[in-house]
Amino acid sequence: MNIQNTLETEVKKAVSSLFEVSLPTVEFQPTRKDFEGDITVVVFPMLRFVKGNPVQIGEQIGEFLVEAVPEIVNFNVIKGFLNLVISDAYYLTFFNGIRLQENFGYVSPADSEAVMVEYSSPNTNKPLHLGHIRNNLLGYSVAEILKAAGKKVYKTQIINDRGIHICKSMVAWQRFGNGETPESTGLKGDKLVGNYYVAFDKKYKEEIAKLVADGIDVKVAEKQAPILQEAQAMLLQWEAGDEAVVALWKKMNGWVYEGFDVTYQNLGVDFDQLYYESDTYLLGKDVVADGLEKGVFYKKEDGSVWIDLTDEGLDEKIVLRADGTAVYMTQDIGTAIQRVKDYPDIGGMVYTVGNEQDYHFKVLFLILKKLGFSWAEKLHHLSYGMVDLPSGKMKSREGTVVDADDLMVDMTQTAAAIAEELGKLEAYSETEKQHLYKMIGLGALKYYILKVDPKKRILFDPEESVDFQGNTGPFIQYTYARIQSILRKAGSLEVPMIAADTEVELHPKEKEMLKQLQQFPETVQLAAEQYSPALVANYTYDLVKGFNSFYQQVSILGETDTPRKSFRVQLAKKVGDVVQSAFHLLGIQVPERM
RNA sequence: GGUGGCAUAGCUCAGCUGGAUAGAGCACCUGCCUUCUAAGCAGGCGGUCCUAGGUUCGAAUCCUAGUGCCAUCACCA
Repeated sequence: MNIQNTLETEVKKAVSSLFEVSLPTVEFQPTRKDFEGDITVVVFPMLRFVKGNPVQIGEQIGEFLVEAVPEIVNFNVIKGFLNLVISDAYYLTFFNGIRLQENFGYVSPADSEAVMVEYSSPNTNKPLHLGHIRNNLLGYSVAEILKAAGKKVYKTQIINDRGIHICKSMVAWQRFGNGETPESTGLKGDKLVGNYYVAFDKKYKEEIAKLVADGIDVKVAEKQAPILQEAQAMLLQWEAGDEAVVALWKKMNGWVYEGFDVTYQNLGVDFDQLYYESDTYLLGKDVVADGLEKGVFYKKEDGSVWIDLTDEGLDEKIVLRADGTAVYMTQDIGTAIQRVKDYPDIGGMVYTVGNEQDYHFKVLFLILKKLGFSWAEKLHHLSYGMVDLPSGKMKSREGTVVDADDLMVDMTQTAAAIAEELGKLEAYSETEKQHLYKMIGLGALKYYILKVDPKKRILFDPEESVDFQGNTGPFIQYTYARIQSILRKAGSLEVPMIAADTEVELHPKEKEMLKQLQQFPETVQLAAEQYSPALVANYTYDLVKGFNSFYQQVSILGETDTPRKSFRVQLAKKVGDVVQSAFHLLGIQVPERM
């Protein structure tokens, strides 16, 4: 299907018949804009096998190819670069092949093996913030990309719903809450609970200060502060199943979930299955016992269980405490195994977690491999960089966070302000407008975050906000809307939708668009292999930029030749389809007008 | 200190398995709306690809050393 594959064998044939040597590989690259041609064969690497002047070699191969391959109509050689001109008929035939294809670029038959993608995984003591947004967008998008690449995908998260952090909010609410509820205050549940988490910290700091003033050492004071001890006592009661504590825990977590649901819905992400740490935190202990027998782990004198990873260049890592209780690692081992029990078709998993946990996941994956699970070979930590503010790192306890809900509202308002200034949407009703503003605002935000390579850190400046011009989500959405406008007009003009005549000569811009369309399927595959939505984002930008240039130079509906007009309309439609498909992979919607 | 990541235009980022004169956007400056949506197009300005070595026909890309920033190295999660 891909012309490069056929060209590779043809070039090898050419070289073997001309010089009587067989080449292991042929190097191709798209021809640079400043030269004539479409695909370039790099001659230099052949010099190891074929002695001689690269220009002459290139000339000879070029002549041979023009004779032998109907798709190659011309060539030129500059230095060691053999530029091949591919026939317009080839590109037009390609277009006719995809013209009516639904979901071009997606692989339809799902793999028999499934992939579980974990993302979000918040604590239930505070609202989601900008860091979670990056996590959610990445996880969701990678899940969609894997689906498009033919995988079956389960989206999941593990909710950290137990532990000292949630007890802190509970204690504070009991002490200072006066029975406040989301209903009584009108606050989102996660916000309400988050406020008490902050209230706890404030009180805790006061108590420490008081103790220190009484002459107690800071370190000791941090442990002796009454409110902290109260929280710790509550955790023990929770673990013992104390009814009142469990009831409070359920109530407050319920508020948080209601709040999270709103945020997730606004963000446009979802999950197929939820795991709760309160269910899974005891898992993994029996696996540790198993591993002890197999000799993967060993026991120290105090009874704690460890794994020695020094031969892997890592160190020793504890997997079970001396008192027999689980550590984080124990849980993660247990949870992974549980997931495969729940979904036996799982062949691999993706964990979307910040890069500060690189080491943890390296160890986790190694342990699971050593325990001999087949799926352990296909675990991937989708590690991403932090989102920094100009003021530095976000810290929830110090209030230097960008709240997820607030940010989405801000973006929507900015979109509204710009749209109103441009004044293009008078025909729309208020609800339609609001829907559109949200689509554009979120498009800007999502694209802004996803276009950056996941492993790089992002600097987010709320003052400068996110752009709506240039390499941005709205720019791409705008192009889509423009295309839809053309299609509406084409519909009312009754432009026929017929197959393209492969004998016509293409306008350079038309050819450019066809080349770019051809790259979409491989881009999706590459993005799946590399777990990188950024590749999809950057591809879409290039595509749209190319289309805008085409749009500017070539009249679509003004074309007088009907078959040609039909071709251009359908070409525009296909570009629009690909934009929509690509943006779908990023979780971004596209508007009919804007 | 050990380990890992990052470093490209004033700012935010691309640059695929090494290839031709390192590309976009923002900002700044010029043109283009009586013709398919100007959230657009065309052009200009702007570079020690962190530094120094190495590998080779060729290095932003690979290797080594160094510098800077970040993370991590808990019987915390």
